[in-house]
Amino acid sequence: MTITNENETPKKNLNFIEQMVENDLKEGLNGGRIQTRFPPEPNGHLHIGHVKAICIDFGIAEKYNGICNLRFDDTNPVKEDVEYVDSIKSDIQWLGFHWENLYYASDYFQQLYDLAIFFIKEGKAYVDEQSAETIAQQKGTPTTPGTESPFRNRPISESLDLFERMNKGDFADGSMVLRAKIDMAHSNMHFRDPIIYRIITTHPHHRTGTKWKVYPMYDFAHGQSDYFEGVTHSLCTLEFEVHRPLYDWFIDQFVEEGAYRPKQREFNRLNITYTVMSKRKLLQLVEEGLVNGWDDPRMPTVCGLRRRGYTATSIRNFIDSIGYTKVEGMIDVSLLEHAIREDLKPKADRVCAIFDPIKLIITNYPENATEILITENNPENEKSGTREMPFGRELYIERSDFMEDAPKNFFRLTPNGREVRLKSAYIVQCTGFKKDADGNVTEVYCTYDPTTKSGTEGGNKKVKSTINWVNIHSCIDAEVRLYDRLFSVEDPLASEKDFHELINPESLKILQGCKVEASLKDAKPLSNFQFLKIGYFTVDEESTKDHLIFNRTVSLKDTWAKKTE
RNA sequence: UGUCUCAUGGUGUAACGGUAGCACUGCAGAUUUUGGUUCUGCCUGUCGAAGUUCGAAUCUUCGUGAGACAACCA
Repeated sequence: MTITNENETPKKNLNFIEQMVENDLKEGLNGGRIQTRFPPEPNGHLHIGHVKAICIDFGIAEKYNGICNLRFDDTNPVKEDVEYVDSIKSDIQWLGFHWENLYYASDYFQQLYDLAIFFIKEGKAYVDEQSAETIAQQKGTPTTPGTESPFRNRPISESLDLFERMNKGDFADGSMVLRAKIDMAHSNMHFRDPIIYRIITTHPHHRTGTKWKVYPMYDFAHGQSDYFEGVTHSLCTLEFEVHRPLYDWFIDQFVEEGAYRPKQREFNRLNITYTVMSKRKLLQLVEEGLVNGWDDPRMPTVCGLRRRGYTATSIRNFIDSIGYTKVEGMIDVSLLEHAIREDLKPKADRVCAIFDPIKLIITNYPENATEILITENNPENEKSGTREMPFGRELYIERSDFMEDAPKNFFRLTPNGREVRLKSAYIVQCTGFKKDADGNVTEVYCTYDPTTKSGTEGGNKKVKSTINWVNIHSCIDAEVRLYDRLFSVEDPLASEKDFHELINPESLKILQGCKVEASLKDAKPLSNFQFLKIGYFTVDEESTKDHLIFNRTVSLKDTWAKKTE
């Protein structure tokens, strides 16, 4: 998207990947063509770690006038499912990215098979009939060399015949594999005759059905697919760094020097405090019912974040702010929270919600009278306009906005008669309160000053605090789900304790009987609001007209709460 | 007793041999019809040791520390 203009000041602060791409461009690599791919395996839902990869894959293509394809890495039918294909596609679109072409590694099964045959004919691959355990044992360790398989030097014709019969279904799963013939003593474990094809007959493939009985392994499929497709820059996370030499080796075997070839480079994966990012752990959370599904708003999945109220923009801004390096670190979740607050600040209308209602009666206000007051939707955004709020003698206010015995620095309602403003309404003074038999305050009484109406000259009077209210007759009930960080420790994976003990017991608190202003009656799912003084909230997907449900996206910063801790 | 990779405030990230900057967090104060926002200020950093150089976060060497790699997963 960037247009290069000689008059423009040179771009600065490129990340190391952009620097590499610009350098490749300058050197005319691959004729100046830029092509990337986002290669998810359809075995789980996308999480925010994937978004980091998506942003660089699609971002590089966009920035350097290239293309980015979506390619499902569907080489293992045992684990994969169409369910995930659909959700991955829609998540990418929701994030605002567009792939040039939609491919599947399974599109290349024939080419990959033919290539395997080529490797066998070249004497660079052989069929091994040993068990998985034996092969693993012979692999050696990172510090000791492996030993060669007795099948390593069998005749090419024999391997060829066996491999073809493997694919006809003549042999059971696990009975034999095709291995590349490289070096069992290599210091890089991945070069110790890696398995490149295995037999899978027990699970039909979600796209090719039972056509194939052998499936390529990642190392043989990924780089070759990149090559078939014309990928120039194959970007992935750091754990694939040790695979890169093998990625290059395979391509060396059938591509001439100097010809086009894809290039793999690795960046740091995303870790965020108080959550986990591995698909295995996320799956465990779902399967054990520790959360309510992949889209539980506590999950770092794209669907979970969306349901939590995170916008695509905020997630992309967050990713943009953390950058790409080779340093494996841990991002403070407050950075993510900052991104959503920043995005919602001008977008989310301010509304009143009372979580723990207590009745406030304005004793000098006429009974049965109703008055329509005007309030701004968002002081941070003039274009957001105003709305009407019905005011009356009986209101609900937040229980915590009244204190019988208040410290000096408590600015809200107290029986001492401090003046307090009701948001967009009048200034009131507490005159008394009522308690039930258990000593709980049930009603608070106050008088109002009719000359202090907001928007009038008398309304300019300064008071120390403004509190929220809803009209007792027009407000509506709502359920509020207060979400917080899923884990109570910064790095759950690093803890010695059992995974289950690390879950934050307060990661979800459900509040019933909350009172929200009537304007929220028709709020649409996934729309964002700021509940004044409380936080940003979104309407849950399960919310209905008769049963409103709001999810807390993130709280507002609260220096008062900090002081009182 | 392997190979590869990495090392800048609490966290993340810049500085590409020439003044260590930015964001987040935290702490103060000002403003505020949100104890929010905004504004101002403050705290805190080049892993260590040699070397090259007029000059090193940057280049070299040696340490130290951290991570990845031994799935018929990707």
